[in-house]
Amino acid sequence: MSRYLITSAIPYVNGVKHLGNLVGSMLPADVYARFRRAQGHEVMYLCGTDDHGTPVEIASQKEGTPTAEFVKHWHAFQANIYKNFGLSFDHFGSSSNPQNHALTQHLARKLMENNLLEVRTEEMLYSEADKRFLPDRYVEGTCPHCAYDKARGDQCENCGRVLDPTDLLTPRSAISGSTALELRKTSHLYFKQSQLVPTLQAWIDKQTHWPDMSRGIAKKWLQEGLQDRGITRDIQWGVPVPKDIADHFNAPDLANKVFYVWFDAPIAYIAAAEELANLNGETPQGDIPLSPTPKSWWMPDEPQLTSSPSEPSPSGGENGISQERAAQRTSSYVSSADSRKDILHPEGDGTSVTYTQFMGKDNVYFHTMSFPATLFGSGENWKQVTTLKSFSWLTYYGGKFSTSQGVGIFTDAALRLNPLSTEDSPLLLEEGAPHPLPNWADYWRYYLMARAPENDDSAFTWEDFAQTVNKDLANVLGNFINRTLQLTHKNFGDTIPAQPTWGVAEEALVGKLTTLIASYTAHMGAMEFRKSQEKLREIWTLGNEYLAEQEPWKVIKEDKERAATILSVAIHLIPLFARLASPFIPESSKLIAALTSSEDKALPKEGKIKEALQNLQNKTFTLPTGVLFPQLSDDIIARCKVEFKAPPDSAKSP
RNA sequence: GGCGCCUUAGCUCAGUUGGUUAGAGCAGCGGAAUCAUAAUCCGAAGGUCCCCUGUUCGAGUCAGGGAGGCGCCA
Repeated sequence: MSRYLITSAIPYVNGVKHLGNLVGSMLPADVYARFRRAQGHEVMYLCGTDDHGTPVEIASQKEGTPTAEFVKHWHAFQANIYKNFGLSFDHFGSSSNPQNHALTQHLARKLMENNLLEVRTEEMLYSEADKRFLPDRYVEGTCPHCAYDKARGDQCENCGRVLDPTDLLTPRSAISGSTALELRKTSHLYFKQSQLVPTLQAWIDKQTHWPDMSRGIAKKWLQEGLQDRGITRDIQWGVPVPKDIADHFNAPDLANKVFYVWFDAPIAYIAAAEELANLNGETPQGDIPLSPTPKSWWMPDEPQLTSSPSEPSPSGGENGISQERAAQRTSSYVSSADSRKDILHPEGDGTSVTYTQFMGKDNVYFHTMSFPATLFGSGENWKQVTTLKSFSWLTYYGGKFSTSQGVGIFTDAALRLNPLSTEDSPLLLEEGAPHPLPNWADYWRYYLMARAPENDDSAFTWEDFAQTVNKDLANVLGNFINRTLQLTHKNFGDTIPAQPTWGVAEEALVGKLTTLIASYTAHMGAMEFRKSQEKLREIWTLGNEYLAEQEPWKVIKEDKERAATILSVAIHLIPLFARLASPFIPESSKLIAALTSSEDKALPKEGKIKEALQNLQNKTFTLPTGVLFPQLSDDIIARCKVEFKAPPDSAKSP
């Protein structure tokens, strides 16, 4: 048994996320967490909302809601959506909670003690009317490039260029509209990341098992040289810079500032574990604000600079290039279909932790450079990421999903979509209304994972969605279950028959299953989700293939014992299929497993497949009530395309 | 403008230190079957591997140049 720490990039708390956000981090992380749990490993899967920063402060002020209340509302709203998608967080935290404040301040102090912080004085716009400095988006004005008159201090939405507040022509306060702005000197904390470059370089060099995308981005940053970064901001909403740090630098104005949102956000992963521990009654001990259980995950007793998964050192390989190639070869060998090994932890020792992060590629910098720099810089033995799984973008018919322009599908609307709706009933259910399909979220989970942008951008289309779930879930899996149970019910009642004629065909089936399940497991372990899902489909097809070859509906007419054996074996496949599919379609798997008398939830172990096809004899089964996976009709898809504004010229439908 | 990733069948994607005839699923086509949700199973067909040049006995794979897409940085 191994210990798997898993985090998915924390979504910004402001509003509702779209499907692209879900498939790029939280959903694959959940699939992986469920897989590791099903293997019997110990898992800590953490996520939360990223609560701080200027956008939230502005949005709440515009709405006239206290920022903390605003954040609470959206945190709960998002948490509920993710729960309904079946995301199995061990805890879904909040970066604005006290636990994160304490940890962020603790780490900042450590950086200070290690002489990795410095104060720089810079000139910023100060608003007399608002009595405050105006960072980033608090300033609006005319873009110097395109003359757009509502450009923000961080970026011009019209021409897309990145700006500095002082670049704006005729700047004004976004709060009061006042143009009485002046440049004033103010102090900010800088994190001297550049001093940690050798440490980061040494660490990154060992991470040959990271996916190309993650490693490429990290290497590029190191090559270009890591800039020191300002880690404080002039807003009220955030983790306050503690007075002792302000005093240490003899810069009293620092005490009015907060840490930059990207400094405290990744620390919220750790804080989420602490929140959970506190809910369980644990409290911190010692000078680190961390209770014993989270400490066992985040500060396991192991050196971080040498903790990359051990790979057999390749023969030869004196220079860097050949070593790298050899390592790539090793890793692709291990992830190949033949492999029985799991590179990420061949033999768990029960104490060491494998830490996997999931994120969109835009977040890789923060997870490979700035967050590790914070942890290394503390001088404490914090757990560093073992491997990163980063994702490209899901597109909507090849175009961008856009929150601001409302393009694409938002997570709440996806869940409220009613695929059974007719012309007289609304396509979208009311908020909070129960869904007529208990496993509706699994349609999304299954399809999104089938199209997870693991290498390149991947396109969502309604036609593809319908085609995929109709074929795989409704026809191949759902219909297999139904036809098997119906035929058995008609001939043998509700008892799973015994298997008096178990023979060659069954042994062959066991052989095929064993091979495919090993391949499925290897791909899952390597986080190759599309490939593992392909294997899952092949496994399901084995069921239909077995029936097609054995033809129990014919055999029943002359040899009842043989027909009983065939149908019994086929019924045994049902809970096996459900267990294997459970990381992808957890709710459906529960429903399916409940049809037979199977209680085993763990993934079948290699060498135990035969047993899994025999151990339910003479137990009872029930027929599904209704259709497990109703198909998505052409009509529903046509209505979805209208409702969700699919591009009109994309109508090249199958 | 700099850098990174990407471009393979109608669609979505695999292609593991360069090595026979470039693979899979879906769609389409043909067949089998009729237990089942008209659901399944099998088969054949389908490609100028974005373009050009080079290295090599041999290039989808390596090098250089170009086109297009995405992203990060400036």
